[in-house]
Amino acid sequence: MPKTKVTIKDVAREADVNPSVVSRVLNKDSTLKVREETRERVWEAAAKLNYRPNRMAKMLRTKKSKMIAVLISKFSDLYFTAILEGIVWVAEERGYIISVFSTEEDRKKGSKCIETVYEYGMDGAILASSYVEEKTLQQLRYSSVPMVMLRRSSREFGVMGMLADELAGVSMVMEHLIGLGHQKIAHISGELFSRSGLKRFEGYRKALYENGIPYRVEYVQESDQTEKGSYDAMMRLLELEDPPTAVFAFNDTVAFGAMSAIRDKGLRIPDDISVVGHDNTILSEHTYPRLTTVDSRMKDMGELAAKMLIDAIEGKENAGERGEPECDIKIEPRFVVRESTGRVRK
Amino acid sequence: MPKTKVTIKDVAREADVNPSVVSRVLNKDSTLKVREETRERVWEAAAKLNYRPNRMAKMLRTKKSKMIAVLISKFSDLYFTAILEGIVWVAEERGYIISVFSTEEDRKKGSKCIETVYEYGMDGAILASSYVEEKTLQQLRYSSVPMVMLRRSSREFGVMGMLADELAGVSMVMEHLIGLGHQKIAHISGELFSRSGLKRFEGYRKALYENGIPYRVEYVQESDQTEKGSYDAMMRLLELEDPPTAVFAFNDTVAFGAMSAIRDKGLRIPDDISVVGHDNTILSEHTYPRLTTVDSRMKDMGELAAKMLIDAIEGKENAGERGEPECDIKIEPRFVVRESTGRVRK
DNA sequence: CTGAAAGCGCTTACAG
DNA sequence: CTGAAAGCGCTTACAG
Repeated sequence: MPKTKVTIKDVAREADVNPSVVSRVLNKDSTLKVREETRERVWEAAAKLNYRPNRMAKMLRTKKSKMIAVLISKFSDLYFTAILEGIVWVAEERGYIISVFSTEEDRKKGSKCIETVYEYGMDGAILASSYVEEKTLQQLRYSSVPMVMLRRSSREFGVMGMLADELAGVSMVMEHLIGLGHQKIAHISGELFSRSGLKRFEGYRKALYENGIPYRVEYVQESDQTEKGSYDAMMRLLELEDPPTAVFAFNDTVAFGAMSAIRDKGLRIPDDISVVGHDNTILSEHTYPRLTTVDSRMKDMGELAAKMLIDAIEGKENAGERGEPECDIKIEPRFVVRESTGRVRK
Repeated sequence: MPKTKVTIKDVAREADVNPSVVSRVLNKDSTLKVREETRERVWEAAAKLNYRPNRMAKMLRTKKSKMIAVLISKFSDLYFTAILEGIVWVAEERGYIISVFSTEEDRKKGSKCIETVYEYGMDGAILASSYVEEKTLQQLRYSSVPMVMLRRSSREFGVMGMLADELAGVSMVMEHLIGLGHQKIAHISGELFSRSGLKRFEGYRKALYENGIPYRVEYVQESDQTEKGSYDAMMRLLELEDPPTAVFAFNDTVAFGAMSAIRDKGLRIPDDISVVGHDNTILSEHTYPRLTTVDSRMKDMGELAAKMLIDAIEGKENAGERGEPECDIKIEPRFVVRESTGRVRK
C-alpha cells in the first residue's frame, strides 16, 4: 500500500520519458501523437509501480473535483436511502464520488453546507433538503456550480428541479378504490400548506368530481403527519354517523396511524375498510396487512437527478454557459397493490 | 457567489501584506509574532472579500483532506442510516466531511472503493462493510490511512474494530422472557456460520443452562434471515407437539416473518405466544403488536467509530506512528420492551 | 514525436 | 515583526 506515494515523476523516470508525456498518455489525450512503443512503456511503468494519480493535485490543476454533494434534511427521512442509492449508482458509473451533508431542518446549517460545497470545490450538488437560508437559495441562480433540487420546482430558484407527479399518483389511488366499488372514500390529508399536502388533496377532489361522487367535508381530516395525529384523525372518521368504507392516507406513516385506529375499533382491513398509503417506503411491506400504496420511485429520482447533474457539469465544459437550467422533470409514480384494499362490503 | 474566486493573493493585496502572513493569521499560527493591527487588517480583508481558502490547494500542500470515507455494503441495510447519522454528527463537529461508498456485496468492488479512498487522499475510513478482497484487507494493516471496522474484530486485520456485545443483549432477552414465566423458549437463529448468528445462539444456550432450563433441539430453527424463511421456521415450531410459548428471533426481520406465521395460525401475540426481535430497526416500532427487541445502538456506534477514527488521524500527526490499533471496542446493547411479549399463559 | 516551463492556490521553512 | 521563495503533484499551452 501507499507506503511512499509514487508520483508521476517516478513513472516518468521508469518509462524514461518526460512527466508531461506520462500525463498525456494516461489521460488518453487524443491530440497527442506518440509512438506506440512509448505509449506502451508508459502504461507498463504505471502498472509496475501501481501508480495512482494524486487527485488533489489533479483537482487543483483542472478545477474539477469529481465530487458531488448531496444535501438531506434528516437521516430519519424514509426516502433518503432510496434517493442516495440511485445517486451513488450513477455517480460511480460516471466516475464521481459523493459526499453527504445533513442540514438538520436548520436553515443556517443548510447555508453552511452550501458554503462547504463551494469550499471543497465540489462539481455539483443535489439538494434533497430545502432547509437553506432564503438568501443562499436565491444566490444559487448565479452560482457556477450546477445543482438540482429534489421535490421543488425549478422556477423558484432557477436551478433544475425534480418533482413527483402527485396528481397522477392520487388518480391511480382513486381509480383503484372506485373500481373496487367504493363511494365513501375519506382522505386523511397531510398539512394543507405544504406542496404535497395540497397536491394530494387536490387530486382527491378532482377524482371525486370526475367520477361524479359528491364531496363531503367531514370525509377529509387534516393530520400533522405523525402516527399519533393520524390515529386521531382516523378515529374521528370512524365515529362519523356514516363512516367511510375506504381511506386514502397522505403517506405510509399516516396510513399506519390509521390502521392502528381501525384495529383498535375492532374493525378488519380490508374487509370492513380499505386503506391506501403513499410513497411505498420500506415500512409499507411490513404492515399487517401489507399496505397498498403509491410508489414515488425515489431511487429512480435519485438516478435521474444524478444524470442530469453530471450532464450539466460536463456539458458546461463545452457549452461555456449552461443552457436552460429552469426545467422541471416529473417522475411518473407507480401503483403497488397489496393486501390493505378490497371490494366494498355489501 | 463565487463568480470569480477570491484567492489568498486578493486578501493579501487588500490587507497590504504578504500572502504568507494572511495564511498564518487565518490559520492561527501560534508561532507567528504579528502586530495586532496587522492581524486585524487581515481578518477584515478576508471578511470583506468573503474569502474561503481553496481546499484543494490546502490539501495538496498539507496532505490532509479533512475527508473521511464510509463504506457500506448495501443501502437496504437497515443499520446504515443510523450508523451514518452518528458518523456525520461527530465528523461535522470536528471539521470533516464524509463520503459514502457502497461495496454492493462484491469484494472486487469493495477493493476498488479502498483504492478510491487512497486516490482521493481521504484521511481515514470507516468500514461498515467487509465485502473487500482478502488481499486488500490484509494490506490495511500496513496502510498509513487509519481505519476502523464495524462489526468485526480488530484482531483479524490489525485495524481498530468495533463490536456489539452480543451475549449481553441475548442475556437481556432471556432474562426478560424467563421473568415473564416462560420456560418453553424457542430460537429462530440466523445463519449458524456468521459471527452474530453463532453468538446469539451461544447466548441462548448459555441462558437456558444458567437458568436450569433443558435445551431442546427441536426448539432451535435455523433461518436464512429472510422473512419467508423465518415464516417457515416459525411454522415448524408451531407444528410441534409441544410448541413454545415464546420465541427469540435472530433479528427484527426474522421476527416479522415469525409474527406472520403466528397470525396465520390464528394465534395471538403476546397472549398465546411472545416474540422478541433484535436490533431495534425502524421496523420494530411499526409491527403489530409493536416488537420487543434489543437495541444495538447503531447511532452510538457510528459516533464512537468516528471519534476513534478522528483521534487516530489527528493523533498520528503528533505521534508519528499510530499506537495500538488492535483494540476492540464493545457497545453495550439496550433492551426495549414493547407489546409483543407478555406473561406466559397458564 | 517529445521536452521544458509555467502555474493551479496554498503553506512553511528560511531570511532579513 | 514581515517578506520572498520553494514546492505539493499534477496538466497544458508552447517549443523544438
